[in-house]
Amino acid sequence: MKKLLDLLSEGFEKAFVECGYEEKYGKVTISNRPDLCEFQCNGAMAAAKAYKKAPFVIAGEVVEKMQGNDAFEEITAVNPGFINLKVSKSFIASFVKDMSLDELLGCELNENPKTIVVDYGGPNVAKPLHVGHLRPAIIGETLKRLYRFKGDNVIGDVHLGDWGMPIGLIIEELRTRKPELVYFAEGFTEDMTETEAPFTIAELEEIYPTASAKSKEDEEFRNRAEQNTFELQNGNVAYRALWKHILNVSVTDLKENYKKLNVEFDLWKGESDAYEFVDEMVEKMIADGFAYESQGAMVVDVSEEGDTKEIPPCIVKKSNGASLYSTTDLATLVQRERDYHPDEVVYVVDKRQDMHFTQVFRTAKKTGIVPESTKLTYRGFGTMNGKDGKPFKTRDGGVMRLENLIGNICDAVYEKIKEGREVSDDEARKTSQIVGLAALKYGDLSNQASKDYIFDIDRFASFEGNTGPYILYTIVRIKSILNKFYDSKMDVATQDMNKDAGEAEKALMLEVAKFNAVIDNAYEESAPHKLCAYIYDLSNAFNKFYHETSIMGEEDEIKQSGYINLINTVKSILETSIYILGFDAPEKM
RNA sequence: GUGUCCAUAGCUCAGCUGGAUAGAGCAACGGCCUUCUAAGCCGUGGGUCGGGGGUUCGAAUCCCUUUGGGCACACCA
Repeated sequence: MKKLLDLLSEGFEKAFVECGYEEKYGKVTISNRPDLCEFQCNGAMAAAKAYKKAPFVIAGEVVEKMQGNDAFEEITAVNPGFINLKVSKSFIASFVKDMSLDELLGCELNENPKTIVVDYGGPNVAKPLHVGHLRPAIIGETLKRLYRFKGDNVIGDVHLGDWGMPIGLIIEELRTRKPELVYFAEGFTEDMTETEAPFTIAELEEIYPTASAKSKEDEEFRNRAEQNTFELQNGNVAYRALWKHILNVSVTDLKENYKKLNVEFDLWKGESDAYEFVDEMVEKMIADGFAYESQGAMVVDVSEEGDTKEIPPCIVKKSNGASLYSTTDLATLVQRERDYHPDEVVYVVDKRQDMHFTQVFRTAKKTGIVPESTKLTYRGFGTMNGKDGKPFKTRDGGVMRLENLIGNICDAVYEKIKEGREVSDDEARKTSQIVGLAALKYGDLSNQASKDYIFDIDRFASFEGNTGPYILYTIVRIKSILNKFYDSKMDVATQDMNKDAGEAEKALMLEVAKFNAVIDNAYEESAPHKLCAYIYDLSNAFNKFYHETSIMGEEDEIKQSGYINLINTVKSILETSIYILGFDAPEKM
């Protein structure tokens, strides 16, 4: 479906042309003076400059031509040359009706769907998820859903950190604790990958920090761990078996935790999956003359004409011959190119890694790992800070586990539910899980992703204003009315919207009508916060309408069904939107 | 030091492809529940858009400059 603003612009563009001006001046925009009008066209002032004519005169000519256009109920030229507009009720009613009957609520799928790999998450195995994993998960999931909603073929990849030093450390710590394990016996060759792991996730989560601490003090321990890592990567069967166990135990746990966040990955690939591509990739870089030795390391120059600052070369092999961050990211691109030929790869990663991705992207393009046409996008997000403006920490200064954070916000929501409503503990607990997650996610997504933001649990739990719970509350209200309505009346006689809408009703229709434009804008800019801002406005418009209108009490059945059709559409939009944002609404709250 | 991002109400944030009187929410204060969930609605107060220049009929928005912050700057990820 066409967007409302485009439809409204069409008439004006024609009128501008008929008056002898360029079409582009006919652009209609949403009014920034809602007290004066609903929409406006400012083209006369821009045209005045180009045609050296008084803006008010141009506006007058265009308004003259527009008389009788039934999309508008008011078209007025105003000094110095604004054209103020109000759409006619029948026009907006029929537009909203068309939307309501459309499967995608007026949105259109991309004509040429893209294949997009979204790389988000990036947890390490053997380590629990912590607050630092929250933003990539939430933002990445939303972008994935948004792209998919527009028809793209989207592949979400968790991209595990599963191949580095941590594994070597864990193996070494295991050897210390459980030397009797068969994996440490001389000449171990059996394939143990299908057997049960010799540790639990709880143990694993404790083993890693211990080993990590040891490695800082005990050089021999560290050396052995490094050796383990080397052997693991070079085919030691026993270590491979242990690694596989670590991976299985971790991934099972990670999946559970991401599920709690309503985050689902299509791929559970990790750095280890890229490893097989590394040698060939680097050799080719050398053969093609891109990679060369510098200070013992293998590097690729990536500085370009026009850089405001010299970009250091991208290191593809450390001086000891080992791989590092850039290596696996590049090798992963090799794998993605082979498997998916993506049109775009989107990285949802902390914005501090800007430099790293600049280097990786340039290297990938320069060395031909991906074709020039492949879009490599880095969506760096800002830090989640505490109320003091510094990176979010637990009260004692530690890193907070993600499940604790979720637990805290759900508890806060639970308290709020209990004090405001008479509900059973059980039901309140269930509702608080749904609402808490919404509070958490909406709180994050309603901020511009690229900026830092302050995470304030009290604010999110307070339920007021521009928050997830407010959106959910609106949905619950609508559901409640609809349930009552469908209980009493079996079917809705008409699919029409009211053509003689009241003020609040028309305002709500105008808000509803923005949906497809908002989705496209959020999509183009990968900006979930714009979708949040919109559903907040829509909820406001609904609540105002709700307050002023007795829907169930309406005796005129045609009118009532108009109301029902309208709020049904509002509900669909809100539900579609929160689906994209990655949370759900309860039945009651 | 170099680069980069940011600075808008007491607090948290929108607005930034230039348009009329800069918007929300929270907090403060005042109204509205015999009527579909008051977790709501309506209203009041609150601002030299960090400072200074410039471009323009018109700047929070574009350009320059300055101040104050965050972050990054070759073998961690």
